Amino acid sequence: MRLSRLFGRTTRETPADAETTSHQLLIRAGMIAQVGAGIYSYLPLGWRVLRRIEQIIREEMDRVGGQELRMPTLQPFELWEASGRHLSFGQSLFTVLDRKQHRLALGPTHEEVVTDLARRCLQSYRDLPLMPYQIQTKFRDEPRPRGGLLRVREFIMKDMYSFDADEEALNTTYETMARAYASVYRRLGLPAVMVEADSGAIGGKASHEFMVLTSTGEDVVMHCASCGYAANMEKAGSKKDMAGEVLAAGEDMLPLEEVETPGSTTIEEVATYLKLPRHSTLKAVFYVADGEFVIAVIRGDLDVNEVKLQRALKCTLLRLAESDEIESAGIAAGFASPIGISGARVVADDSVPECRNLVAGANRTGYHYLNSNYGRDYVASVVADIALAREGDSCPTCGAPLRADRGIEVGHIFKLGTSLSEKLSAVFLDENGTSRPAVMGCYGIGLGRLLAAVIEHSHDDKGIIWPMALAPYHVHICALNPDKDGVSSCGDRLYEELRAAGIEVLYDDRMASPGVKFNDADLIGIPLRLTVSPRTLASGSVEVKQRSAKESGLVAVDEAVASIAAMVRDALAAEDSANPGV
RNA sequence: CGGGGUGUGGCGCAGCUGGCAGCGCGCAUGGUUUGGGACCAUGAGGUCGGAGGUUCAAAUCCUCUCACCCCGACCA
Repeated sequence: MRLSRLFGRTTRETPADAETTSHQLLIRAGMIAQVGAGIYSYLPLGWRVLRRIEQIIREEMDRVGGQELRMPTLQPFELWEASGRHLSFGQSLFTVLDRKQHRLALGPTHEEVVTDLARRCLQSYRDLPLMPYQIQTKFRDEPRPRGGLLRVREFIMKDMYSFDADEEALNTTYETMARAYASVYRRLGLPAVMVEADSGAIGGKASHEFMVLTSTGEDVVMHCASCGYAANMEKAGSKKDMAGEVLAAGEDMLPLEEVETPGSTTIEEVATYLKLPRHSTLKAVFYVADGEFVIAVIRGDLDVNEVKLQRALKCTLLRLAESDEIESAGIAAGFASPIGISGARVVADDSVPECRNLVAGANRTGYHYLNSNYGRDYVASVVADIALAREGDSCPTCGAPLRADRGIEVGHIFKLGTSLSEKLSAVFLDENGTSRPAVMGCYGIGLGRLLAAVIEHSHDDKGIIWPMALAPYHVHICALNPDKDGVSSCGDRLYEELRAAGIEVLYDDRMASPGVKFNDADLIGIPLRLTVSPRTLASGSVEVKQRSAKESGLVAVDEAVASIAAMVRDALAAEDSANPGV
């Protein structure tokens, strides 16, 4: 491609709207253009990179037995009602009305459609496992698109679905897919880590995310350097012992005693006023879960993880209660506890029952109880881990301190089980002739986000640094002073011969100063740069420079094509055999 | 949805105590240049996000509204 003809141009100035590095570089390099909030066009350079990513993913999916197909974006809303997920997706589901006022969803994901498809195609255990997948545009009405391609409302996703005969077979498929994902990230040069995750609106039994750790990430990963435990903060567990402190568990229960605590409405104030550590208090937080008032209690030094709480409650919608709702439940905000409160569901963190003699609200303004005890003074309908893990907490598996880092979610895989296949009757006959629902899994990768993550991970102050496997072109030729001394003719010849040798070339044939060309080359980030100028031609050579290297070298013009072709091959081979990133 | 911010030529911005719509980059033409974002000359390009209002006069003041960005809530 001649740069003089390329659609899309580079800019010197960083666009005002772009904050994250990948967003700035994608715009400045002329790879994408914004159309609206969370809506982007891919320009030719960006689209070429995206297609390379797509092809790598396709190869890895095919390698493990995936079968590419294509499902529609328009999905009958009834399918979503059948699965019940129109509720959990809520407003994130884009819907449209057709001319008959019939409601259709713009697919945010395709579990419903693919399960409906399996219902028609799947008959026997001999058909299993099935691993259909597609690479297709998805629509999600995100509350807040952000970070350029990091979170958008229309995006291209590879979504694979697996149908297996039983749990064990699903586990095997799941592990196969995890390895396939690892291969994808390795080939993209991305160091992704696999972490335990909450399965969110997709639902299901288990799920893992693949994270690229970087400060621009939206998610927080809790991980343990000692044993390798890693989980999304939404999911992460931690040991709730207090380092160096002896918990009150095991002590005798002392009698409940009301004490005056004027103006002490927060855990901090109560603990200070009573000269007790925060973990000797009981924290109560109020929620409304699917319309029902809920009291969540947790040890005072811990915070409630709402994702865990939502799972514990098995509810679809969870929000903090408004102050009037708290009042009408008969609760004195700041002095609250489940003690003596009836008509509200109570959820207790698993830290609570094992504690003794905690300070709890007396449900009377200005007063707290000493020596509250779970079981004697109140009980919960659910006891579960609903605590937010924090940096420095003890690892749930080995006890070493956990670290917290931000990460970009570049893939998410789920064990769905049979709930969806049961709802949509995706069943098969097993060896005994018994009808059974298929055991499902699903596996998603967002391509645009992957592209952004690669840039976040691989750039410098000049621009993008693509791996050879992803670069929009393999080689970038800069012809300096193209009107002088045969520069053009040499540049043209190299351009033609390299292309004839199967090398993809971006050829800067513009009439522009050397600085402009070099800066654009660095910005666009093609891994090999070939400079032709009167200076190099004086010695019968051209200059070769790697984008990732500081120094450059000279190659004789006659040997340039063979030399460059070898460098491209070597780079591709080296990237392909690089160490696994996961 | 809560909080903060921004909308003026393709991009980045100034103008905002009302009085001719500007600067830099980019773009076009001509000329001089050329190894890390050259220079000179000439030129094209703007319903100042939109609607309403105040005023002799509105980019500027007032009201409403829309869009976009950031933080949070939210989010396979």
